[in-house]
Amino acid sequence: MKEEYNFKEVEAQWQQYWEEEQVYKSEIQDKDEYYVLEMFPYPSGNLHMGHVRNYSLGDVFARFRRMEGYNVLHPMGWDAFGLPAENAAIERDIHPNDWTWDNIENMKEQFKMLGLSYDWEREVATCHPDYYRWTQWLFLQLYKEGLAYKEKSVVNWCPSCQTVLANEQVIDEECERCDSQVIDKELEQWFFKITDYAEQLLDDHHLLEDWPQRVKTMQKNWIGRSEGAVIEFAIEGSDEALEVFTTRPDTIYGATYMVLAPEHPLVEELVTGTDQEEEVKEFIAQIKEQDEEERTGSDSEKVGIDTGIKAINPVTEEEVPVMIANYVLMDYGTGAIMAVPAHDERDFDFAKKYDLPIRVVIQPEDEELTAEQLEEAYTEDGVVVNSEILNGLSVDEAFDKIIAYLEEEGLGQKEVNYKLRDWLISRQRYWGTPIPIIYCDDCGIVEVPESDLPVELPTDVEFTGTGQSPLAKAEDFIKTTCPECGQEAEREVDTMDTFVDSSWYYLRYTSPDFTESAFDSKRANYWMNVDQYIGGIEHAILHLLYSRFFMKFLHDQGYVDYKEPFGDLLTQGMVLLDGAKMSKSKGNIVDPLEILDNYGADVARLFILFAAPPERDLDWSDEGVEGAERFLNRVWRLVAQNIDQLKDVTGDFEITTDADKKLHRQLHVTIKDVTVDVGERKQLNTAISAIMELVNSAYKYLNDVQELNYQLLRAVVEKIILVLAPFAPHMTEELWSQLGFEDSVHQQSWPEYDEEAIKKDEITIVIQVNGKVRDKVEVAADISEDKLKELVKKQDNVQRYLEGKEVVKEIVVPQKLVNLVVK
RNA sequence: GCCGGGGUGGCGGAAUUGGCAGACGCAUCGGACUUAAAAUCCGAUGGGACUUUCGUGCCCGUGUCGGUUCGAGUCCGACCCCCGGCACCA
Repeated sequence: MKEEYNFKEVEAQWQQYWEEEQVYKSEIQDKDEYYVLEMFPYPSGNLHMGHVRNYSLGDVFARFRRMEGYNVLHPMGWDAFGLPAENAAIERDIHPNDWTWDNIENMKEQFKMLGLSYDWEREVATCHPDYYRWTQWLFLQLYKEGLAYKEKSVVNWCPSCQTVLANEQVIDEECERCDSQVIDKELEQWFFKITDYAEQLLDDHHLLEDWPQRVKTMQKNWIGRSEGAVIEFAIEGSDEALEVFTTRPDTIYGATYMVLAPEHPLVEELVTGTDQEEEVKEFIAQIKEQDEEERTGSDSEKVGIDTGIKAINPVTEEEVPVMIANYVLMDYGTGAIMAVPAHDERDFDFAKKYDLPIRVVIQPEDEELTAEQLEEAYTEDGVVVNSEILNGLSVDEAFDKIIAYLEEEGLGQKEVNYKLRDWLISRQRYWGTPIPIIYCDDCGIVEVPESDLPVELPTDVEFTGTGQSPLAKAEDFIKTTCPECGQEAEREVDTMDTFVDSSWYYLRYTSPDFTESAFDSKRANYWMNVDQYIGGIEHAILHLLYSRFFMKFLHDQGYVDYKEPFGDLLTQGMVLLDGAKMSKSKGNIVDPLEILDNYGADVARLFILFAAPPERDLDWSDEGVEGAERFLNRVWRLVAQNIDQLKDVTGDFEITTDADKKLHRQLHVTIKDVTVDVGERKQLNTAISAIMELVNSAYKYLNDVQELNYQLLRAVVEKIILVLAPFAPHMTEELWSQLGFEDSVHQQSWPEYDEEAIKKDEITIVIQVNGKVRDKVEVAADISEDKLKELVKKQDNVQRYLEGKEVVKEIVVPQKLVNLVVK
């Protein structure tokens, strides 16, 4: 055995072995399953450090659980539809299909070089007709249940990508992908009715105990549930009524005016023919010209206009003016509000500016508010005043009472509102899953029969780069016959948002060969849910919320038992260089292929797992990589330098000396630490440092001890190899075989630790005087408390502090510490 | 503004239940091996004062200020700073 480790040879050799022997193949067995999943990548063709981190993390968990005896499912695939393929087609004249499949082949090669333990027989690619056929099938299931619908609406349009974006894909009025300014456009679009699941998506967070709190919080904010009431305000001189949504019905007696959104549908009807008509229309036109940020940003100036119309406050029966203002949004609630300036900051600002009446209806306990003296809205709790039937009640009591009253009088009812909007899934792109819908002049919107799926993407299309989707011009694709009446009809030319593809892939992995449906319920119920899901925090809302929605829908349809797709979620931090996100445009990239070439996969994996805990951002460090290399070489030499003696060992070890005992104890401490760190705490950095300590101890033993106990040493070396195996799969495999074993190290059982071996006979007791450490003493672990108290007082350094003082209290923490309190 | 996470040596980071702060690694310094270098191995490394006592000794130290406690990086209160999310959502 050579003293120098040749990673190139060893890594290639074992990768080939794993593939040939199908070491990571998974099938249903009569034992506990464990599903480890990393978010599948877009096949850009370039492996980057984020991938290395994500997939190394997942691989450690998969290998660890396998050794623990679980039947592990660890699949990989490709989120293969999307815009970059089309751009490549335009820029480089390569068909998106060819470009994508070339990239997949490339990246798969690179993934294999990392030594990742995937069952490649389960590979899926969302752009393959065998996959998107079932994406289309899922669309049809949603359509049948009324959860997919088409509607004309104002949408976010990215002029550069020439497509519609979901609300979630718009960041600060800009396209999340290309940063172009997003504009409004009115189009007929397909939506998924995710709002039907708003309540469940929120409620079921309680099932997700192992999710990071911040992900749940982000989703909660996004769903934006608020409880309140819808209340009707009659309009003076009209049969129409205005409905408002409010979360503070308890303040209704303080509602001194109303505000409508400029787009409110009743505005036009109500002002037409009045004196204010022209003024109001001009104002609305002005507002519409403002961009979104200017108009609705939280620090935008509030502007409005009096319509001259009067409404009737349903409880006070007073006339109140109806205003139009930019601070009321049409797409939330009813697009109209009752304004309570005394108790709402926005209404207060607006009322001050336009000199509208203010009436205090909530009084705090400790001071007396008056409308004249009020300098800001009072939004806290208090006692209701000036409110007839509500007077004297608390805010909570008034809330319930007024709703009951309004419901009785037929003036309103309790209602829950959400910020969550339906999911717009239409994209005016070519490289995506075609929406399986046909338009017939007579029959209208007709679904493609399930037996006709997949609606295949035509390959013979033109990429002009003019922006219009190539599908919209593919005559052969568009022209079809109506499945219902047989006459000429046209296909839908939009494709689906790629988030639809990725909302169910985790189910497809459980039965990728299934031809009767999207997945085999029997197999899905065996493997699901995903026990450990790992990916970037950037998917906290979009992908994770959509996947949860799909899972719930499929659950409700009886296709799968679970309600939630992902049990435990680990959101890994970014890989940075000099504190900044690696990016091509900035030129601060560390190429994983270079690292693989110079150091090998085991070093790359070990460094990236050791440098920071999984959830935190990680700064790349060349020196750190060398440290990882140094450590692995140290492990290698530990075996190589002693291979002859280690190989010849027979029989079990016996512990005779103190040095033996110490090493043996360290061995069990390490096994325990690694087991807990990987299995429970998911802190792989500390798991690795525990292994490093054991290796250091083994070296110390070799250096310090004359009569080496090779039986013990062999046991230690074996265990080092086993616990290191999930992290450095290639080197450990080679070392395992060098020790004479014939089976793969990755098919061994995870070593067990013995609590008895961890116990010490002699323990160090820390002695404090008045809470400060003054001495330490070695004592037998089973020493009595009285003896210990006596002993600590005899220590030289302790005596110095006791001299001339009186011990007033003695605190003994068993096995750890004695604190003497003196005066 | 609201919500969430965080602030520990020169650096990345440990400290599991309130009980030795700084594990492990990097960097640096010293030593061994070598003709030399690399590699490797051994040792030192939070700050400070003390020099007739160089220590198994002393003082300070986990963003700031205060509190609880025999004892606080850890718990409580107030504040400062950094990162992320949301932001006129009635």
